[in-house]
Amino acid sequence: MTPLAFALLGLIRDEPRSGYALRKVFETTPMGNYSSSPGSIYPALKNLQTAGLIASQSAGPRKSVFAITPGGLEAFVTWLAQPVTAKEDPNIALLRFAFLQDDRRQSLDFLLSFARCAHGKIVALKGFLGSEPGRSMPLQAQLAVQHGLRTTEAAAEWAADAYRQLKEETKP
Amino acid sequence: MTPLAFALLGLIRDEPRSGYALRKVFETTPMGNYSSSPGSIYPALKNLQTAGLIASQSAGPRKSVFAITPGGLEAFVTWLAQPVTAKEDPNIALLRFAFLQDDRRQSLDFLLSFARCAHGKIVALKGFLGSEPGRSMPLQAQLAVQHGLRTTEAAAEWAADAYRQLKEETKP
DNA sequence: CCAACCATGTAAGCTGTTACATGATTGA
DNA sequence: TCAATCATGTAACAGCTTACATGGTTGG
Repeated sequence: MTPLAFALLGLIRDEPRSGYALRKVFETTPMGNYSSSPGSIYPALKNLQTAGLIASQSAGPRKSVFAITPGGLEAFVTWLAQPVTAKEDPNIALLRFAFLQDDRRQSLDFLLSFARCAHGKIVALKGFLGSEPGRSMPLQAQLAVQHGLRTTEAAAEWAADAYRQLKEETKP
Repeated sequence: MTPLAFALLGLIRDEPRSGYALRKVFETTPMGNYSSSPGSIYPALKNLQTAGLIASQSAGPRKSVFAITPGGLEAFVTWLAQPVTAKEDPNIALLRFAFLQDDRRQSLDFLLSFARCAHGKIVALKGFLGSEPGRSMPLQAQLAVQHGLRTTEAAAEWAADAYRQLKEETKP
């Protein structure tokens, strides 16, 4: 199961969709980091179908709409519950977060773990910049590391803000 | 030529290195987003060698060190001069920037383009959040887009700061 | 009527991942 | 001496990209 497969599964969980509709999502929304080319979407959908995670209902002459199956839903919620780790691409973790809708507890836990990973990365980058190999790099290389530092700091701040926002959500 | 191939080429340009030394760079520095597994490094090095962009000098019994060739240097500087575009993965653009050492003019141009792309992305994300599809998303999905917004804003600020820093560099 | 878009698929090729495999050297 | 690290490679497999291919529908 690739990230693309889970992205498709999540979109189909939200509502049944055709392959073309899924491609449009990747073309017109910030989920655009994912493929959208027919050569990636249709084979991925076929895999999901073969694995029994989605089922196609034909809707019209040459159209078919996919819906998630009970097994697919189970696989999806298991994936959603996956812990955030430092090794994982943050964008994939974020993909999980975007699909976490009902469970507020899980969302809050996610944000805490996400922030912890971000802080770990910040420490590592600062450590590298202060160390001998870091100090002796050309300025541009140091600035590139600074970029990673700044964006990771922004990610940590985002997590903290999102945590507050989610916590307050239903209070007043 | 994949990003990995250019990363290898750049590291070898800076100083001749063995395959193992290159792997260590990916394992121990913030360049860790790239492979480091033997199954990716050694085939990539072989490709570069076949293309005549690097040449191996045997150094010891079962060691070999790679150095960049004139053709390799030409290919590399051509790649370095590639303009920053919105479609490109910013991390790949950043990889180019990290290897831009001598040319201060090119570095400043890069940062301007980079900032322009970031601002474009910011506008797009804000537009999406304000639009109907954006407003009707679940809160977590909106927050995920906010993450992209915050980190992109941080990237834009970084570019502006780096520009100033590079400009001042040799002034006082 | 023609262009643009809807809608789905296949095939070649390249890359990277994982796992396996080998053997030398160094330090405890 | 034994483990860790140095050092290099191969092979199977899965995935994505690009390009090709087809045909229906809608709007100007």
